[in-house]
Amino acid sequence: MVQNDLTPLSPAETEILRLVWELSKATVQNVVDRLPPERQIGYATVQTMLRRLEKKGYVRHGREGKAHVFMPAVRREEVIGSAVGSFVDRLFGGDALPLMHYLARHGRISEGDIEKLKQIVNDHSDEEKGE
Amino acid sequence: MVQNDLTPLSPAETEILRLVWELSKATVQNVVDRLPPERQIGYATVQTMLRRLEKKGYVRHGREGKAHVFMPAVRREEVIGSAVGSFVDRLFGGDALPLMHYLARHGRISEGDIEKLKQIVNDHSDEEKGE
DNA sequence: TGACATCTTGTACAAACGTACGATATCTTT
DNA sequence: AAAGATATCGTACGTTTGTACAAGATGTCA
Repeated sequence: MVQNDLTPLSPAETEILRLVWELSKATVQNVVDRLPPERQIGYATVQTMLRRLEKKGYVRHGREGKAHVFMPAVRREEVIGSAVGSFVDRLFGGDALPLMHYLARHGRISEGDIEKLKQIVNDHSDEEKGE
Repeated sequence: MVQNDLTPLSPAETEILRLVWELSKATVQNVVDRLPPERQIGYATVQTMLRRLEKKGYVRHGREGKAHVFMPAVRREEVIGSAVGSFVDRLFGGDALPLMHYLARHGRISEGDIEKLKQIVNDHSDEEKGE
């Protein structure tokens, strides 16, 4: 079992970390540029988020010219796991099915997607090793 | 469009609100009793959460004897909608599919569930009326 | 080799959060 | 009607969060 004692992410930090994953490597400016236009948030704020993410251990940085280049320091799946886990706990008491229902019911998921998901589940039903 | 200007829920508030939904009607003590045993949180804290939930408009209360009886003041689906929405936005940039993938991949969802979901999607493909 | 544009660093700060104590009010039971 | 149990109410308080300015460092271009 991989010991995982990361300080929890705040919503805004999560948002920024997602962009770092998306970019693989990113300067503050890079992140700012990838923010959706309606998301009004200043350069300095993104910078603070990245600093805090680093302090919490989610990213690390190298230098490139005068700018810091941030990159992920944790596996995405891992963070998603705990984020989804606590989200489901709080809102659904740990039962993920209502969440699936909600997603399915609100047109965000197509029939084809469901088909894909079914396959995933089938595949994983085979190798039921302990986690 | 139903105007929906509720102050966002904090994680802890969400947790408590879920229990109120679960119980339909609940005193502070009721909520405390339904908390998972490992969730170490005092009576007074739950009380504060309920007070704040009421101030934010998520619950209202009547009286029963000396105790307040809290009950939901918003539809569950509605709150779930916005909670899931912003969660998916932050962690997945608005794309819900990776979330479904994660849920499916981690054994939280059975094959039978997927079957049910498929039906839900099929049913709702028919009546695409505006909400 | 300066001026200009970028970046980082240090620091700030109000609001929200999570948690809870002390005092007072209200039932209940004898 | 007094004592005990149980609630609410007011208030508090350290921490985290979201947001960002000002000052200093560093790279770039004329």
